[in-house]
Amino acid sequence: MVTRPRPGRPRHAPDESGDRSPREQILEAAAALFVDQGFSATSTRAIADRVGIRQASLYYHFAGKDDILLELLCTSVRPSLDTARALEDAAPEAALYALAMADAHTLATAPHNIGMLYLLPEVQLGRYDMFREDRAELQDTYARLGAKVAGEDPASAAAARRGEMLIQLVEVVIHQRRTRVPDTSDCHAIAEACLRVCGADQRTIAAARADAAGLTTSARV
Amino acid sequence: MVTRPRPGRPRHAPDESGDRSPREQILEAAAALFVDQGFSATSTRAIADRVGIRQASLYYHFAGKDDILLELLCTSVRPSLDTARALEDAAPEAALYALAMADAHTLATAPHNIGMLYLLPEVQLGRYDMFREDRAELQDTYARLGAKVAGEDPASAAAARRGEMLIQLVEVVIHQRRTRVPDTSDCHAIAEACLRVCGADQRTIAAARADAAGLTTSARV
DNA sequence: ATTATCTATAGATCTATAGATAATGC
DNA sequence: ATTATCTATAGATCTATAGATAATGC
Repeated sequence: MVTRPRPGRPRHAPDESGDRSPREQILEAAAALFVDQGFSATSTRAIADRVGIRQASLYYHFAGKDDILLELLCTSVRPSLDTARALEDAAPEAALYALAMADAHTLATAPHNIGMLYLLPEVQLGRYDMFREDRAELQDTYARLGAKVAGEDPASAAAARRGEMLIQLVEVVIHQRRTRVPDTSDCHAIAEACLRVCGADQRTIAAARADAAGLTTSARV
Repeated sequence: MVTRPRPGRPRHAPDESGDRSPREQILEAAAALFVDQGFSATSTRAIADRVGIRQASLYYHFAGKDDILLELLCTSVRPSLDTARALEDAAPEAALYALAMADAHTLATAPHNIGMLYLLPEVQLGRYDMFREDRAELQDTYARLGAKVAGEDPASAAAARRGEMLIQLVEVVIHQRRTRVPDTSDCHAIAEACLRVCGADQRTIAAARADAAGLTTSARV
């Protein structure tokens, strides 16, 4: 843990954080606090204290508290959206299983139960439109995959509703994390539930699970 | 809309609210604001303004802002819990369908999307333990019913997890309400999804739906 | 006398800006 | 010179309490 010399006035407390940039340190601290106290209940002073800098120093890195939240939100949906796009053309059963699995796993293992941020009432503000648009696109992907599995019109109201239900099922891990650490079997149970909601039978589900493993592996490479 | 004479100094703005007690008016106003801005972002002044009284006057009716939230939370789970207890001994498929239906319907039609309150980060505080215990009991009922439908051990980890998933599915109406008004067909779709997650087939679901209608009717009488 | 409000305010925040300062880099 | 911090603070809140006041009820 050598603190290499950097430009700028030194902090009042020495920086113990290895090589993470101040920006990253702020995002990490803010995430932890936003997740367990909420956005409005977290003061810029609390964030700064956790980082080990003075409250005013935050403003050198971010224009305001809401920019911090916006960045946390955006960086957390983006990867899901990329996964979703990559899977869209695979066999729908396997693709849905793989997507649910990947999203559940990400939510389960991300530092600080970051998915809680989606639930903050502040996220409804226009300020966060960009995030909500990305999230809506992810939900549409769930809806399209679900419709293919169920053999229904992807443009129907029923398909849209199923999209809502599928993403909602995946996000159960957010609530699970408040009382325990969700594991791989939780993620499989969720992916399986997603397929069931689309009317898949046990045999189809088993096949989807097997195929999904392949999809995710190749997606990783 | 006759304002009947009441004791106490008159409000600076006349009370237009029919016969609702000041307490009810405060709860209503707070619910609306908590739901769309969150708890910490809602000031006691904002609540008072919406009611049409001075900020300090709130403290005659409630010891503090958190007592208002606590009361909103408790009065909103209690009825679900009563329904759950009443249904526990019925045929599990019909009971689960009826419970999901009833809860979804309540969340869908309650004033001000009150279910949003469950998602507030502040609710994690010890202050709200009573509410969270009631909620946990409701979740357990979902778990027990789900286990019976699935034919599994109600004490297993899988059953507990299914309880989480079922209640999560029902609460999708909270998210739906942010973009549209969920209707009866949404509630049926949710109840159906709950049964599917427990492994029920189409025929079982149709029967449960028919039987659930009877259960709810008799529960109402 | 009791009730339900009001006015006024103390004391504790909280956000964001201005301007100084202590490093490195050239 | 540039960078990243610091100190200090203005101005705007926000919660909760103290004590006054204007009704009704007896």
